[in-house]
Parts: sequence; C-alpha cells; structure tokens
Amino acid sequence: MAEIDTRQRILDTAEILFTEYGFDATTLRQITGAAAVNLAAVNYHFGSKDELIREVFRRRLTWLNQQRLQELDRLEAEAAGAPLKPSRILEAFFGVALKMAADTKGGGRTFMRLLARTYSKPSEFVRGFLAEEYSAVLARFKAALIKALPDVPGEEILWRFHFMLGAMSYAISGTDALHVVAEDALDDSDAEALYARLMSFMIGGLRAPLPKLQPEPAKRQRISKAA
Amino acid sequence: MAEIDTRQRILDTAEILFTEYGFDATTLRQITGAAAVNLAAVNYHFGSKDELIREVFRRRLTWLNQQRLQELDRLEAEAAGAPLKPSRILEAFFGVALKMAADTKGGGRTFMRLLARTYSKPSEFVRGFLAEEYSAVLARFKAALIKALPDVPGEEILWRFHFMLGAMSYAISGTDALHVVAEDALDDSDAEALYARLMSFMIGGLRAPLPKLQPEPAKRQRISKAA
DNA sequence: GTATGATTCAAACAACTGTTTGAAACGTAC
DNA sequence: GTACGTTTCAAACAGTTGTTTGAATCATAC
Repeated sequence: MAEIDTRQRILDTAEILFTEYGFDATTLRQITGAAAVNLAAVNYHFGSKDELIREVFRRRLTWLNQQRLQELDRLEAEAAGAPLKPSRILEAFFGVALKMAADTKGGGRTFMRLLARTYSKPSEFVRGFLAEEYSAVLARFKAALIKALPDVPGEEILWRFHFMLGAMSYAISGTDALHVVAEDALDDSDAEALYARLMSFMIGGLRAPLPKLQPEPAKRQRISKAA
Repeated sequence: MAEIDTRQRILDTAEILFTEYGFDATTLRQITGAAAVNLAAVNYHFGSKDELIREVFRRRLTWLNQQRLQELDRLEAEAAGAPLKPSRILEAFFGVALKMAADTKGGGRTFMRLLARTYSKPSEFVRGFLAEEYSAVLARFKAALIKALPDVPGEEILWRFHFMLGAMSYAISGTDALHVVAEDALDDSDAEALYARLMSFMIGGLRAPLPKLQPEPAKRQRISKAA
C-alpha cells in the first residue's frame, strides 16, 4: 500500500459524510476529496458505491451484534435456566448500542447515528442486508423477553420492542430531531445520563398495563355468525 | 386548467414516491411520469423541486398541527384551569397523528410515514421549515405536560417526549423497520389496536420512576459555591 | 539492476439530474 | 370571430453522477 491504508480512510470518511448528508446526497467526489484519495480508489477497493455503503455497515454492525449476543450469553449462563430480569435483557441489547454511541473518538457515535437513521428508511438494497445481520440477534432477544415476561402476550412484547427501537433511534439521532422538539433546551452530550433516562423510560413502557384491545374483526364476525 | 388539477396530481404522486424512495432518489421525471403530466409542470407550478417538497409537507402539516392545538384547546377549556391528565395530553398530540396515519384512502397514511422518516433526517433545508411549523404546537404541549406532571422535572419530560416521538415514528413507519424486527409476525393494519398499544406503552414510559442520575457538574458547582 | 503485481492517478465516459426555453394549445372574455 | 392570459409540451441546457480506462507509480522479490 502506498498511502497509509486508503481503504480505511475511505470507510471512515464515508461514514461521517453518509451520516451528515445521507447516502444519495453524498457523492464519491466528496468522499474521496475529504479522504484525500483518488476518485477511482472507491471503485478499485470496493467495486461500487453500493458495496462501499454495505461495508460501512458491515464492519461495525457485525461487531455490535456479536457484543450483544455475548452479553446475553453471559446473563443466561449466570441465570442457569431461570428467566432473566427484563431490565437486564434490555440493558444487554440497548446498553451495548448506547455504549457504542457514546464513543465519540472511535467513530462509534457517528455510526450509531447513521444506523438509527437508516433503520427507518432502509433504501431497498440495505434492507436485505440489515435483516440478515439482525435476524439471529433479534430472535435470541425476543425469546429471552418472552421467557422473562410470561404474563405479557408475545405479540405485545414484539410491539413494545419495536417502540423501544424507535425511542432509542431518536435518542441516538439526538441533536437533529431534538432541535426541532426543544431547540437547545436539552443536552445530549452526557451519555451516562441519556442511558439512564432512556432505560427508565423503556422499562416503564415495557411493564405498562396491557392495552384494552377491541375484539378484532375476525372475532366480531364469528359472534355475528353465531347469532 | 387543461387537465383536472395538474398541481394536485403532482403533489399526490410526489408524496407517494418521496415516501417510497426518499427525496433525493425520486426524480422529477419519475413524478411527472407517474402523474402523467409534463416534466416542466413541476417547475411551472412550484418553481423548483425543493419548493415542491416543502409544499408536500405544508398542505398536510399545517392542518395536522391545527387539529392538535384545537384538541388541546378543548381539553383545557373543559378543565377550566386545572391540570390535565397526562394521558389526555398525549392523546391529543399523538392521537391526531395516528388518526391521520390510519387514513389509507386520503393519503394520510403515506404522508405520516413520510413525515416520520423525514423527522430523523431533516435534510438541511427542511429542518428550518419543520421547526417553524412545529414550534408553536410543541411549546403548548410541553407547557401542558409540565403543568400536568409537577413532580417530574421539566427536562425529564422533554426527554420522554422525545422518546415518545421516536416510538410513534417507528409505530407509523411500520412495515419497513418492522419487517427487520419481526419479519411478518406483526400486523400493523389495525389502527385502533396500534393506537391502544402505543398509548399504553407511552403512558408507562412517561410515568416511569425517575432515573437515578449522577450529580451533574453544574449542580456540584452550585453546591460547592454555596458551601 | 529487472520483473511483477498492487495501487494510484488524471482524464474521459455515458447516463442522468433539475431547470429553462419558446412555441403550441387551451380557456375565457369581448 | 379576435385577443389575452394561463397552462402544456417537446426539446435542449449545463452541470453532476458513478464508473471505466490506460498509463504512471509504488513496493517487493529475484
């Protein structure tokens, strides 16, 4: 290699610019310009822009999900078959993410913001990739939560898990949506405090009384049929 | 007008395509093609693509926020000065949005998905516009919540409101992020049930025990000053 | 030294972007 | 009918996009 790892510098720069401007709005000339490498370097090292995007996710997401599984393994080993405390499970899943989001130096913060944004608008070709990376982790955590909350229907747990992902997404995206809500009233620089706030909110939501659902159409139909 | 309202057909089509592909990835040729109008019609009726984007938001968002304020007015008039129930306030804010998101025929569902996505990545020039449209509404609801929850610090309420926006955003975005989480295990077609689920989750989070925060630097300073 | 493979570079490529233009078609009032 | 303002249309505009190319440069082994 002629320069000190062109590949890595492209990835780091792309991560920052993607987070700032999005995938489409970020051009290869911006990336290569900011990274001080030649324009053709992206296609040489990654093949295409799409492949570069995937690699930006891959290098961090794989590690992140491994950490999550490792945490869950540890908890389950300690519990030795007994159901876990829901808060412990949430800490394993969201705590790892928020710890990564707190890493301002290594670029973890940038990446988590990128991930949180991409989540809600998987641009077609990223969706498949995300689903692949996440399926195993989510299956494990879903199972753990269902086991930990036997009194809450599984469907309800999944929904609440979905809501929690949204809350975390906004918590991490931070400043952008936040400035719309509170202009500059809130301080999102304290990662510890953010973690504590988000956790208590999530636990509260997860353990909330079950919603009183109307009987679903299928059931009503059955009743009128019987009558 | 030669055709039956070219303007409106452009707006409706743009709304759908923006939601599907995002602002950048959606081209004027896609929009005008799908709307069966001439390419130049967008620049003729709206001036530019950016202005078209703003108008897509404006026509629905203004009405949405008016409805929210109207609901809050009604509640406060009924209460006659007394603090409102927090759940009522949340219902006024999120209920109106979810009602709009349930409107599959009039395009409300499409728009709310678009809004939920744009929220977390305000592409520079939309941010100012969103902040402008929201500032009055958010100020009112923040004030109402703070008044309704005198035992919860104002800063905590703002954070939890932020988290709730995230949860709602994901609840509305629905299928996309949802399929990553649960593949096809969840059914997001029942708007009533979604509303009930989201509400109980939110109330639970809003009323959760306060997080145990480390003493912040500012407070420590104040104490040491007084000492 | 030379030879070989990996990497970088400047330049060009074709395709697509939002926007503009000037003429044509339209609706409406006189 | 004519005249006038609005709207539509096909065509072209200049600029930018991701990608490719072929020569130049580098590092390493012989």
